[in-house]
Amino acid sequence: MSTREQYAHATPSFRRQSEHPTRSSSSYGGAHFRRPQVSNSPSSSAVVSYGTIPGNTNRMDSPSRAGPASEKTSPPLEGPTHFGELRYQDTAKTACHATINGSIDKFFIADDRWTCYRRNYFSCVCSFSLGPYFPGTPVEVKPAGGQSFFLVHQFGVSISAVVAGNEQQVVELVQHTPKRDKGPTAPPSIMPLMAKQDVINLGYFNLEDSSIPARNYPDAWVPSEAGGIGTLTEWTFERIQFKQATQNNGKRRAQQQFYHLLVELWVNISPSNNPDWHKVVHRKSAQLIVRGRSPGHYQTERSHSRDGTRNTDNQPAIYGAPMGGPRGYGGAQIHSFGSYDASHGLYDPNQRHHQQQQHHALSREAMLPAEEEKPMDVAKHYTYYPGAMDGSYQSHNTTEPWVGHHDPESVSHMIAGVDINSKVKHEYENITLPRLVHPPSLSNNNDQNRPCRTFYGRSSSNGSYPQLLSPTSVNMSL
DNA sequence: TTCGACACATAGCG
DNA sequence: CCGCTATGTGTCGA
Repeated sequence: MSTREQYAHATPSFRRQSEHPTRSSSSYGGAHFRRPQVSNSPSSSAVVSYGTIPGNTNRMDSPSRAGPASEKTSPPLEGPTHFGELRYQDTAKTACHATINGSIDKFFIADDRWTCYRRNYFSCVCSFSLGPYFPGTPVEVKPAGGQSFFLVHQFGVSISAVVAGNEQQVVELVQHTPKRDKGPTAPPSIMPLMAKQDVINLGYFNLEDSSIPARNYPDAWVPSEAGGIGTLTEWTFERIQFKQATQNNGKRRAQQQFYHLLVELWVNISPSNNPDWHKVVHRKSAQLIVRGRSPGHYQTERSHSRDGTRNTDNQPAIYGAPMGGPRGYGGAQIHSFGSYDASHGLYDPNQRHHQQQQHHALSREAMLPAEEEKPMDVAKHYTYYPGAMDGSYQSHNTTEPWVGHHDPESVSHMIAGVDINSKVKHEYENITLPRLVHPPSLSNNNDQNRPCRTFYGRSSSNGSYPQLLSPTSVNMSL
């Protein structure tokens, strides 16, 4: 068989997503300019989207084709690891518990392990919720090890990856635009988000802004049009790829390396335009294998599967255990509160998701944590501006976004200003970057440092941008 | 052996 | 049928 076929076997076949009517292309079609509906939805939409909306089916994918929706195929996430302490700023100083939810698309199970190809895109839908739900009540945080509390000005989510068993070792992730090589790339950055359901926060949020970003990548990557991010309650980091494959992908079982994807919740405690993000929660995915491309691998794999081990493709295995079962992963530690490392960026969702067919089968067992599945109801957003917020926020508008995090530590990431170098150009040349913001970094180059970009760099206008605020939102329950 | 870059192939859409 | 977009994948060369 041709290679392709081989691949097929080895890989899940993702057919084009398109198969799915809904998600289809439309979402992206215009890519840069349009706003699709979706995925990262503003709260309201978000809500809908989840369950209902056609637009995004992220996880739901495929009703049509591939499998029943029920089968989801997403590597499960471990329970949340908290860093620091959150509490409401009410008289009782009520403790506030935050959790993050995430669903990772495009991984399939091979040999009982969640696997994906380094060259293929994967996406991760993130959302978080706070409990109890005290809408409008400001939240404050005490960094781990710290003694005082700081007002939380906004929440944000991001994703990162680490080596299993050595969680201090970060695995770089890169995000592309639909232009792929022709466009800029950057590491996933912290995306400001409002809490779902239980939520809270400080709320500011504007209703009007429901604008949703049309893309999953930083506005700066785009010519001016932009949309803003509004009051989103969930965000999909799309077109993400691991920069490196795990060692020994599948070949010898001897030392197979695994990665863990981390879904992180951050809080910004800076009232200024210079965000000061601290990670408060993260959830580690099950062990992941990222296959490289060497032909050998594929072959090995295949044979492998046939041989004794399992089939690569679809098998349902037992993955019942979500997390990885047998092998342990190390414990992750990550610094608690430090500044973070990620940069922020944005991306939007919509897109296509494909379904991997094969996986379905397994999914049942392996599936994810339940979190995601449920629909939520929608709520509306309110606009609210509690006084609490200091004025720091801008509510919306135009302004720009602040920049990414610039923390000292984050420095590394901060490449922010970077530009899009090389590749980016073409279409992106015109992009106007917002002034304040750093331009996204796109590094095609590499990034060894992650840039910090900010969220939207939008250029102007259009409004949107609520980013800043954390609103309250409401929605669903998960 | 793995990866970047380039190029081709395929799907859905118009 | 043609062309475009987005993305999977083949391939070469480093």
